[in-house]
Amino acid sequence: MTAVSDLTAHTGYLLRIVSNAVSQEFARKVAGEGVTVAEWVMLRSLYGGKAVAPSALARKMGMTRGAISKLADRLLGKGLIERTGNPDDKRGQSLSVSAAGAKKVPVLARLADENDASFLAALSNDEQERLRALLYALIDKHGRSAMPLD
Amino acid sequence: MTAVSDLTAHTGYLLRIVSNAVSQEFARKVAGEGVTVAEWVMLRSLYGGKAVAPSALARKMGMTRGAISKLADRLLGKGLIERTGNPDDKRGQSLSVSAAGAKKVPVLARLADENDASFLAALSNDEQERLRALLYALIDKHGRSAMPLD
DNA sequence: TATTGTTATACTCTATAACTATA
DNA sequence: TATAGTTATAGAGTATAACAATA
Repeated sequence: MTAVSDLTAHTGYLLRIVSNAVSQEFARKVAGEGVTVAEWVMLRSLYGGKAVAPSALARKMGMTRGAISKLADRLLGKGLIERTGNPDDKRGQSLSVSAAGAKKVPVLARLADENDASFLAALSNDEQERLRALLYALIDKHGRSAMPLD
Repeated sequence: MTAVSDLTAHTGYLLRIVSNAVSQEFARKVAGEGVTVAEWVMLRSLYGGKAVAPSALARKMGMTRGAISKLADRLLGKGLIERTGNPDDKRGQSLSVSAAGAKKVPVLARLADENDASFLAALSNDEQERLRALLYALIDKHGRSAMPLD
């Protein structure tokens, strides 16, 4: 054992390398559709459900309200989501997927499927399942608040 | 099977969540020592070896020369690395760890060890090994060029 | 002409904190 | 006073492209 551990001694470092590689490849793919990875996550989070308040979305996505506001601005500018007021509480806003956004989600989901499949093709089905199980175990043990999933 | 796959259907998404959680926690820890995660990676890459040319480091770390230059500037400003000219090729530069940097590396390595251990404590030793093996398999299959390790 | 390294510029992502409007 | 949301500011991280010096 050396006094100073190597970078590769840390699983966190390996995770960072693999995660960045997958995300960067996915980023290139969705860039062709004019969106970023963070925009895809917000869009998918809003898809197929009721309108959501920015503050609720912030909790769900593990981001600050300011970051959500900025991200929503970009998606609004692209016409992929809509923002409406809340009659009960005039402070409140609601975010929802627009018609154009709803049309784009399946296209992006397809790209996500392809990206994931091509990346994981290096592993057997059994290994893929084990990897998912281990990642889920880490997420569960560390609590959803630190790593919001839904 | 739904027409539009869920975010959690993608292993890349799970990887992103876990990786970000580990890295953000580590970032908080090393911030107490006045460095960022990327700075730690560069510092550790230079530690215990010969002086390295920025272009070689760029290949090694999977970054552009411009990004390396900017990162090196910050570490130089903090006095943790040194930059010297190359007598053989006057265009060339060499980056190496300074005395202050060499003193800081073991401290940061200790923080990395602790961060990794505390994060992985949720898994058994056996599971930890399996996770490392799976991540290594992905890195190997995808080639070092896309995901430089050393 | 090609290469090394730096600099200029730009954009994403994220955070903190100040601010506005409403409750 | 407290809350919802936005805006201002800042900094990390990264990329592309232009540039200067040298080969």
